[in-house]
Parts: sequence; structure tokens; C-alpha cells
Amino acid sequence: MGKQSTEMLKGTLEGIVLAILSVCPAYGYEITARLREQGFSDIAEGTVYALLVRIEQRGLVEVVKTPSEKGPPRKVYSLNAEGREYLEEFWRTWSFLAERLERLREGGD
Amino acid sequence: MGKQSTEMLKGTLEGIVLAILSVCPAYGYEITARLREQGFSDIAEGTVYALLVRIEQRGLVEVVKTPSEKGPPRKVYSLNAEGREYLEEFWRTWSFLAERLERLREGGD
DNA sequence: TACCGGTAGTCAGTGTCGCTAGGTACGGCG
DNA sequence: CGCCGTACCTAGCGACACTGACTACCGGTA
Repeated sequence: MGKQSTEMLKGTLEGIVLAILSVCPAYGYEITARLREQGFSDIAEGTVYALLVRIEQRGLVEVVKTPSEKGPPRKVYSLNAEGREYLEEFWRTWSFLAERLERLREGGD
Repeated sequence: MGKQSTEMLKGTLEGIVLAILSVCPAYGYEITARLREQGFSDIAEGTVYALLVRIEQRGLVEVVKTPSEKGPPRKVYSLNAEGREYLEEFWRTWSFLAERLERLREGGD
């Protein structure tokens, strides 16, 4: 995708990652891989790690360091109560936006 | 809405304005008003004007200055061919994103 | 006349976000 | 030893929406 998607991801990627974490805890490398599987093929690794740092500092996730057999220790992130609440708020905001846009698309044909 | 929407609007607001212009030409003040009508109540005026400057510089719109009975002259924007193409690309990108997110939401319950 | 509110556009500065392009560190395999 | 895969981190960049101003024009009212 072009640079339109880059801008569109702003604010959305955060919700996407939180949604992934709401299913089950995961670590950065894993999340990146999962994003690629789900079609977000061109999301940079650095972007994900920076995002994880952010949501950790905001207190939306808990972090547990666990050793890995291959490579350095993993930082496993899991949603806490605040994170879950934030995720719900995200879905509300997303729904609002998606609804308006759907209406606009219908009207604009 | 909170600041989640601020970030989510990045890249999206541009498409929204282009979609509005695809229906019929309009000027900045009018576009702002129409946005408010459609539920985007807290979009700053300055934001819209800055956006219009941007899409004009990218050659997505034509501009005609027309006098107004009340107040300074209006700058009326209308989509050109490039703008229409860009708008279609926007809808494609949006569809992609919306689809992935819908899938995520279903899976995350 | 003087002032205010609505119309219409502009601008500098700010913060956030995703991307680029590197780097560090650990293990196993040829 | 060198290389690849795993796993994480960082500084600097560009784009974008927001804030908080400001200019300018007109009509109505005190």
C-alpha cells in the first residue's frame, strides 16, 4: 500500500496491537509476525517496539520477561484492566469513524 | 471524542474532505460546517484550512476565488481528475484497513 | 459613530505517530 | 569463525491534526 495507509495507521495501529493482546499475551517479535500474517505486511519492526514502549508507559499492559531458547529474553505483554477499557474506547471511536465514512461513501457515488 | 480520534483522523480526514468535495464543490468555511453537521463536531477550523492548502499543492483540486456578500472572498475547491483518482485509492486503502479491523474485532470477543 | 458578532481565511508553534536505518545480543548450523 | 534467525532498542525524520492567535469584510445595534 502507498503512504495513505501509513497515515491511516496512526492511532489505529495502537488499537490493532491492543486487540491482538486481548486475545492472548504476546511479545514484540511475535506481534510483528502476527501483523504480517494478517495482511499488514509492511509494518516496520521498530514501529511495533516503539508502540509497545508507549502503551507500557501509559499503564495499559503488564510486562513479564521470560527467557527464550533461541535469542535474548522475550518481553511478554498482556492487557490489564485499563488496557481493556482503553481498547473498548478504541472500538467505540473506530465504530463512529467507520460509520461516518460508510455513509459518506454511499452518498458520494 | 477523546484524543484517540485525533490520531485516527490522521490520513482519514483528508479522504473525508475529498469525499465531500466529490459530491459538489465547496469552500473552507462551508466544509468545516458540513463536517460538524456530519458528527465531526470538534474538528478545528485551522485544521481544515491547512488540509485544503495541502491538497491544493498536491494538485488534487482546482480553486476558484468568488466574492461573498458577507465577508471576505471564498476559495471554492473542486476535485479534478487526479483528486478523483486519489479518492478512489483512499477508499481502497480504507476498505483494506476496515476489513482487517472487522476481522480482528470478531476474533477478539 | 462605535462596537459586536458572524463570515472567511491565514499562520507559527506543538505533540504524536509511524518509518528509516541503523545497532546490540543470543543461539545454532555449516 | 561467519552467517542466519530470533529478539529488542534507538535517534532522527516527515506528515498530520491541534492550539491560539491574527487579518479582513459586512450588517446590525446601542
